[in-house]
Amino acid sequence: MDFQGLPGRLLADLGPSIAAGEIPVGSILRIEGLEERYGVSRTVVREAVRMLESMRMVASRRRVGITVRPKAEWDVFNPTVIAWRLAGADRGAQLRSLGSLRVAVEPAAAGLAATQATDDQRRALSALAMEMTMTGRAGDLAAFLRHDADFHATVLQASGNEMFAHLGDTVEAVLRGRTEHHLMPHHPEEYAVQLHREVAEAVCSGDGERAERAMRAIVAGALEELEAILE
Amino acid sequence: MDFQGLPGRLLADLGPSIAAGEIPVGSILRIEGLEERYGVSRTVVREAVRMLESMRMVASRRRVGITVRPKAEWDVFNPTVIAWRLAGADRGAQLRSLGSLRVAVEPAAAGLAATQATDDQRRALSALAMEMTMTGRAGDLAAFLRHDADFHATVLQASGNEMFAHLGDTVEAVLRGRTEHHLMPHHPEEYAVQLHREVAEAVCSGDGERAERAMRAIVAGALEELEAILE
DNA sequence: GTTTCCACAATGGTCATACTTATCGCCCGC
DNA sequence: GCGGGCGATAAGTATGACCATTGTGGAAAC
Repeated sequence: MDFQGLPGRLLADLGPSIAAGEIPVGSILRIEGLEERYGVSRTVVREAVRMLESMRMVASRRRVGITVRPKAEWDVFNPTVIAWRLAGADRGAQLRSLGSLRVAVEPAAAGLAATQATDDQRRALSALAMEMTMTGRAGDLAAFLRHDADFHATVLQASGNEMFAHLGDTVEAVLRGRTEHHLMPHHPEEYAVQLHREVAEAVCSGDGERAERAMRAIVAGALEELEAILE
Repeated sequence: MDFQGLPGRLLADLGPSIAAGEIPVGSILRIEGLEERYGVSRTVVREAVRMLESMRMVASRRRVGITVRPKAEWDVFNPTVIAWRLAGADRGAQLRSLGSLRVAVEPAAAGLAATQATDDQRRALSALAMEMTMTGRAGDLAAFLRHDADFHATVLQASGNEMFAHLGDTVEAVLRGRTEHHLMPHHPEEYAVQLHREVAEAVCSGDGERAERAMRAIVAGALEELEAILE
């Protein structure tokens, strides 16, 4: 997932720093400064900066330097940027945004999946819902997380929409964040798990509306919980 | 919007070529080849490749070269990638994906806007809906497009969700594509315009459900039209 | 005192070249 | 037939020079 080489190392340090606000919006970096700070050549610095530029986090101008662009202009759908923000200071804001996005997208994806999913995908959903039931009861949070993430990723994939499918990794990051930061009840709520089973059933039987409704209940519930936790 | 400098020029040629499939998935480019093909130095080629890499369109490996990654891995939410795809061979697929995305996101955004919009935004929406009515009747497609795009961008902005807000430019690209490629009736449908007015009214009066419903009718209608045109 | 304009200097942008490093695939020996 | 090592290959990094652009400050004109 991360980028490799020396530019990748720069990026792995600069990106999170900018995302966390340690290097504030509007501040100006200079190539020479970065060369010295990281002990690398101009080439390497420039390539790292180019990548930040293509994420629209910085802009480079002659006779000025490299300026950090306003947050509103960042490529906020870029998985790397999302990961950086989730790890940093505005994790809360990022989770909220993603929560709303899920409420909008996942029900639609579930509805589409009911008509578009392959047989394999339908089987996978049923199996994953079952696994979630069992690992949830057992309190095995790690396994539960894995199945939960797989479930949502499969639904998104099964929607047949390439853009929806791409949100799978992002949703996984959200769920993982929730588990890792102990924003989750020790035993996943039975009600939520039941809704997952309902989505699986509805998709299997081709009932788009029911799948959509059940999925909406899931993600709306998750968003509510999140708001409660973030005070 | 475009990137500047020589790497930007490479990108403006390579990106669309890859997006259009002229440089097919799995093919291998070599730095030296690109140097000669474009008559630029290694530095420039590498920076362009880095940017393509951060869009996940290519992967660079020692002793192998630069390979074009499968479409499914591309950063499909990147505005630049979207623009390239809209300009190229799979414009249809891209429009379809974006259509579904709009159906999912814009109603939710409209619903949020009803409670989150600032007074200025509410005023702007009313004004834009009026403008659309007038320019639509007059058959001034250019002005209509501008107001239509502004309207949707404003709703997305007013939702208060940064991720929704970012889709404004993309939606504009979709609408522009529809107009430019003559995928649009000469006089915009009065019914659609009326729905825009209804969204504006609902947002102004804080009626989230009505705003959501009206917006859903708009984008669902647009998706239907699109499907009809794409046969 | 204010405005206009120009030259200068600072900074990113590009180039050419040399060297380093990882790794794919072939060949040799078992 | 199989496994390990070695060499060729292509990307990765460093360096130093030069080019191009542009913000700024100071001089000159008003």
